[in-house]
Amino acid sequence: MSKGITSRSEDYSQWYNDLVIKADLAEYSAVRGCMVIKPYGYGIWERMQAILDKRFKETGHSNAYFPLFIPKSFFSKEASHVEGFATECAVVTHYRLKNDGNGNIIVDEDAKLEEELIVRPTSETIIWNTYRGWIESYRDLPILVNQWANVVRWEMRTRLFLRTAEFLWQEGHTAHATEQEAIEEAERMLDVYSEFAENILAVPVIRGRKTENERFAGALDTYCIEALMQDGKALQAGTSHFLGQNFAKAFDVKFTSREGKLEHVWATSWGVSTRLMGALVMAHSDDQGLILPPKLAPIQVVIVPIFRTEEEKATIDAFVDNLMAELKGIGVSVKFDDRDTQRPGFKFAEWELKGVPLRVAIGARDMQNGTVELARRDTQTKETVSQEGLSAKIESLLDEIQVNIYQKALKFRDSHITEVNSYDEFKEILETKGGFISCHWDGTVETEKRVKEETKATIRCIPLDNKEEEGICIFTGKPSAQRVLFAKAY
RNA sequence: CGGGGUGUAGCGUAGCCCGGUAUCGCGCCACAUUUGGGAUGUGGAGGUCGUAGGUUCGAAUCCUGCCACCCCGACCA
Repeated sequence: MSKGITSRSEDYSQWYNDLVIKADLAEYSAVRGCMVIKPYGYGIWERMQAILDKRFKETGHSNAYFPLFIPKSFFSKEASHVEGFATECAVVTHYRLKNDGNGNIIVDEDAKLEEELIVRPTSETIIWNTYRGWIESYRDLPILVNQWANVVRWEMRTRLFLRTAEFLWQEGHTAHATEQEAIEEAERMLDVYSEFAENILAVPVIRGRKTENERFAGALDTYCIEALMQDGKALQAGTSHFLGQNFAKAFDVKFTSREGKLEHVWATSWGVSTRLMGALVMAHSDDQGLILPPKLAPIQVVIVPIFRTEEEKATIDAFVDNLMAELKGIGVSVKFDDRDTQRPGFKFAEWELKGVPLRVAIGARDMQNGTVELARRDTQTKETVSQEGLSAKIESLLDEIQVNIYQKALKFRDSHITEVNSYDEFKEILETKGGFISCHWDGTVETEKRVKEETKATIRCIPLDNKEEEGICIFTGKPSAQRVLFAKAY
């Protein structure tokens, strides 16, 4: 591993890339557009999975698994859905290889599939085809199912975690008897996501609604959480869709209601992906590496011993054994880095790069004085503290760090929401400051598209807590009932 | 799929114009001294120069085809 990473201010993309690779999160693979998530990175993803999965269970959902392959015909059943995904699908056409006689393995043309299979870009179609057989009566509803899976979207340009050809995610797919219930479900899951982003990832998010133009293919309404990265670009961190009866109609999913009438069911779908890893990196990290919020960090505390002799090491070991037992007892995850293959300075730098929130360094000098050195990753500050009451001190410091990381990100985000009232001002802010731009918009797809063409900024969302405010569209001058948030986005 | 660029050790590179089997740094291995912020010294290992062909006594270097990757666009969780 080479020393240091590119500075954030020099080239943000390069900085991000360097960091993801050097912090041991992921790397590019032999397969174009696909990445390898390395054990350390996967450990962080597993923490996200565990916490989210618990929330899903608490809100009444169960996990299930549906096939990777989707018959092509399923796609044509929902018109806007196929339109949204058609241009980025991997397609399986054959089921056998053969030797061509010259030692080359080739596709056996005789083994052509009668109907091509699509590698799922999302699972609405295969799931709704399955739900048809599960639902007959209002007594079968609601169906609240989540799937942890991989999906494939054949993107032209990829970036580690933010956009890869294959990615890991969860997708929830629910079926309800009434429109109201489905809308409530979509909103509930948005709450789950925003609570997770803010309280666990320490990433402040804006909860909002997508415009028609940015809506999910096949949805009537798309809710989203939008986060702001340190370079002033927005990142969609999660979505929750109210699908109406579109998929129920396309896949003929009907139920007999309490009143004895045959009706189509109401649907939602919602998901977050490994993109959250990208959000985490870009929201908090600095030029020394990753900064992980304690509630998410797989390792919350790392202990680095400093010693010259075996006797010194033995004394430190005895103390650390004790400390680790205490910390584990209060639910703090801790690692004792007693490798004799690396020197302390190297370990300090390495764990900082990996974002471990708190470091305890302990040497012979400390053992004499009854102290340890505590170093915070978020503020890069060190203090020498007494060994007395150390675990309680660590516990409260971890809480403090969690809050501090969130507050820092929140302050940055809030100072990067700019209200503008003219198109000139809009372009000016977009180029110089970045971030979210709050302004009036006439509500038409056409205006949104033209602004995008001219500035690359899109409407990230219409915030759910928007206040009503009369105004005029900055682009067309037509009347507007509320402000929306524009930004350049990942 | 359009426009530009690059392929030399695990990574980053020099050499190419002007042909003679490859430079340097990081990393890796061994030993010694070290260990409170990314150690130092000495020694060592590691290469079909993207690939196929051509020119030549001789090709990383010149010529041709092919392949791969990167950047910019269009597309996107």
